[in-house]
Amino acid sequence: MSGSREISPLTLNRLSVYLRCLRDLQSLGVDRISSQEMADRYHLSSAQIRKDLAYFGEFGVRGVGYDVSSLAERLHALLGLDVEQRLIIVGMGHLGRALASYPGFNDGSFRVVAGVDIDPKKVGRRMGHLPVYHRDELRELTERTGARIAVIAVPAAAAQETLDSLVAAGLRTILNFAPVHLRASDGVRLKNVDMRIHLEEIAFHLGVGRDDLERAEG
Amino acid sequence: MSGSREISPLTLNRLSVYLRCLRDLQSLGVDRISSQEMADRYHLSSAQIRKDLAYFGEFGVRGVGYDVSSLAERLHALLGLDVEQRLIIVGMGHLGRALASYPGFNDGSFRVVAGVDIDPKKVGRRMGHLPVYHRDELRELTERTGARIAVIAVPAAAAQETLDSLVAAGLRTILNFAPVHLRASDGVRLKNVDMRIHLEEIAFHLGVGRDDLERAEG
DNA sequence: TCATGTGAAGCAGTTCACAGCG
DNA sequence: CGCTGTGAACTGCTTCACATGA
Repeated sequence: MSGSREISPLTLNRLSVYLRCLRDLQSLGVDRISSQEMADRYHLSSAQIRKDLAYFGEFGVRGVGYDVSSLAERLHALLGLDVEQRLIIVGMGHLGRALASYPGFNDGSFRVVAGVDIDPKKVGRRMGHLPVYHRDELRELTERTGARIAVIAVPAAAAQETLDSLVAAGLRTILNFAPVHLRASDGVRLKNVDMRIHLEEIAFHLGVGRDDLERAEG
Repeated sequence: MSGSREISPLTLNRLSVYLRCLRDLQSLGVDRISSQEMADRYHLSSAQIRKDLAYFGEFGVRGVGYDVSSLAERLHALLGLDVEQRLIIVGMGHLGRALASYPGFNDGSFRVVAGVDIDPKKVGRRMGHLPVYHRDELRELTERTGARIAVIAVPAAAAQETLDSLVAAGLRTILNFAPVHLRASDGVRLKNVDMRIHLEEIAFHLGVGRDDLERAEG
């Protein structure tokens, strides 16, 4: 069993969380930790930590716990973070520029190597150290930089044609921040990031208990 | 049973999705639809649509389906979207400005009414029609505008003190876009939005199958 | 008849509790 | 002894399949 069973996105995201906790522990100088103490510190579940980790191999030592640094390195590699992935961001408005300088997008595992836009006032310039190219240069840019991930940060109306250009340029792993739900064709891994839904989720509770909603069940 | 059982975030998010589908159907001129056809069009599950909707009351007509407009209005009200919620965005960098002009944050149900920063070059000005105030004015600003939701869009290092100021100013519903996991005190509804985790999730699959990872189980 | 609304079944993800090992 | 790794129990979400009712 070479770890080939399908891994759930929930587990995957928890592994990312564990890695961040371990990095924090490293910065605090902690070099050994039990699942219980980790759960207490970061409000997680100790049983779940053990199950998640054990799924990929025996990382811990019975009676002792986990070695912080070596577990961090294992997770780092497991998540594919030991190979730097280069990103291209399409759309150099505020959102594109925010993502271009977002720490998590430029940290050794990921690096934004180019911006793309169609506005002649932006193309050919540098925006916060990031060179900006025209969308027509995407294929050449992808090949030259070795980027394998693209981020869509254009207005909703331009998102579909942007996706088409990206796929045509050979990019197959795409994160869409435009406020429209795009559908991926076969062989393309696309994730739609919807920032509005977070707002609806927290705002919902502001309205719970309003009298005029109680009739909804009638 | 006045809809007072706890509703899961998953169901809540699906209701948002249904509402968008219905809005799309309205724009297409469709005025009646079955759960089956809706599932086919938008790649959802018909049984789940019926279950989710039936949980809040009998919205449909047996043998016929759902009335698009009236269902849309019901969901709109159920999600609390019929009362406009005013937002304050703290941090007027690219991210803050991107969110200030994000369509989903300014659409009749939500409206960004003010920006907040501590940079004297930004305070007192308008950035894309949005007036910018100093953090010290938060309490007065909150009371005057009636805003009940705040969005944190400051650098990670400033996020905790920003959260403290917001709570001190009486804001209890907060969306955090800073790349750090904040913990809410009692009575504060806080949601951390982590953009990096989406990147890790799609990038993980680029690394699956790499030879040097196969040993992880050993 | 046709599509909803809904118990029952099925499945996935989480927690429990302890055997096993350092 | 202490803590991991793990089967078993449990919880909650999704899907099935059909009785119900327009």
